[in-house]
Amino acid sequence: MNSVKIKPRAKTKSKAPYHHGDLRKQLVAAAEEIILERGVDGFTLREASRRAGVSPAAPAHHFKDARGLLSEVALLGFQEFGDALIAADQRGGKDPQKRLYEQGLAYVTFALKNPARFQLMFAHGKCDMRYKNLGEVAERSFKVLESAVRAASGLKPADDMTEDAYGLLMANWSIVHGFAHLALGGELDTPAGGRGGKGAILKSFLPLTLKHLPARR
Amino acid sequence: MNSVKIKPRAKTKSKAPYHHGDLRKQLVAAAEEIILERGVDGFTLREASRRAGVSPAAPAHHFKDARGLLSEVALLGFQEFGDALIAADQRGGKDPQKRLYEQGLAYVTFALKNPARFQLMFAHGKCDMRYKNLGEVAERSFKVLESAVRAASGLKPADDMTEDAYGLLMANWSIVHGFAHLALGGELDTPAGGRGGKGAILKSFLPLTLKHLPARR
DNA sequence: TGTACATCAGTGAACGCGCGTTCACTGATGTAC
DNA sequence: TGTACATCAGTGAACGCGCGTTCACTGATGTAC
Repeated sequence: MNSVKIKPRAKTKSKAPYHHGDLRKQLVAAAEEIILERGVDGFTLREASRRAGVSPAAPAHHFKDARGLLSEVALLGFQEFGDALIAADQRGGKDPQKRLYEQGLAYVTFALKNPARFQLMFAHGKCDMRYKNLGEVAERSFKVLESAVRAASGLKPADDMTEDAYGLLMANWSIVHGFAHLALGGELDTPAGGRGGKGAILKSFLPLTLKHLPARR
Repeated sequence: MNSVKIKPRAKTKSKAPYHHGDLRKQLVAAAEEIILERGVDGFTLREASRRAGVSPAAPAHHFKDARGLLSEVALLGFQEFGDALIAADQRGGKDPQKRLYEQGLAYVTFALKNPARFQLMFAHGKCDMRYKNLGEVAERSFKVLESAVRAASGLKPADDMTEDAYGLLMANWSIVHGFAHLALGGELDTPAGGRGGKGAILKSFLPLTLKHLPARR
């Protein structure tokens, strides 16, 4: 690969300290890389260590175990995901329809731009929901959707959800979640979008689909 | 477990022939059981052998390898799935809207009643699409949806798909696929449907959601 | 109806593999005085 | 500014595990004559 003689384990920085100095972050990055290439179940702690250029025992100083590392990845994912949804929701202004549309756009965009994180976030049993504040942070994303649906259904914050509001909530969630899954699974590549990849899907197929985002009946 | 003395490996039938006689079917059943309990990636050929009461080498006489067994499960799944979609489509009669609704109902119902198969059918890289006629059979299911969407968009069988028709296709597919995924992942259990399980989801949440099935704009 | 023999469908031991985690260790860093 | 020492963040060898698959084998079945 690299035939030039350089100090061993010299990464982006030219210094090659004995102490890695950045291992925690690199393990997280490696985990995402692996999940992307091999799927959530293709992840192994040893492979992550290998990619970080470190012995298999090293991660133990940063994460309790393999599950801990995955939980950290999911936590970062949900933080960014929630932030993106909140920003999108605000872009929607006062129009509930617009809020839902912007959220849908953000939902799928996040999934296609962070496929590894997204896959992990919705994979069951792979993370420890009691890791740090993972549970709360995950819940936060859901609340953003619920809030816009309440507005779209004319409900006040204190009101109970109505059956109609639930229907709208599930329909909106289902459509964006389903689209994300189908797109990530390559299911949308065949019909006409073979060229262009994920970019084409985001730019052309997604808007065509979100045109049909459920509105109140 | 079973302290009564019975002939070893006596299964449902009282006879205990040396030759299993039903191993192929039992391996398929065991595979579905395992996937259901542990997820697609929790499947192992050894565990399937164990559950069928047979040595780890026995399956080789019926399936080329582990992938072969999974492919068979997926094939059976897609056959039943396609049949269900076609029957639903016909129940819809001449009304394209009704056809899409019935298909959606059938899609999710299949997923919740055959969670293991469904998970496997849409898991990537787990099956060999060249196994028997798996590819064609899978394609058949897709065609049923496309056909109803064409009708809903006023297209003749020979016409090219329009952008609008693609939007409708993807939106319909996304919403039922997303609902199925969320329901199977337990994501719809928390809000209000904790009690009743999958049955309640099918009876109460699904119709509320399918009310919002995308129609032509 | 009997018999020889091919074929089918099992057994169980063995292989090599990669995994997560543990262990005693050690080099580098940071801190108290 | 130096020095003693605790702590941190690595190493690398080893553990036991379950896996898929292969192997030579054998018991049961089916078929030809």
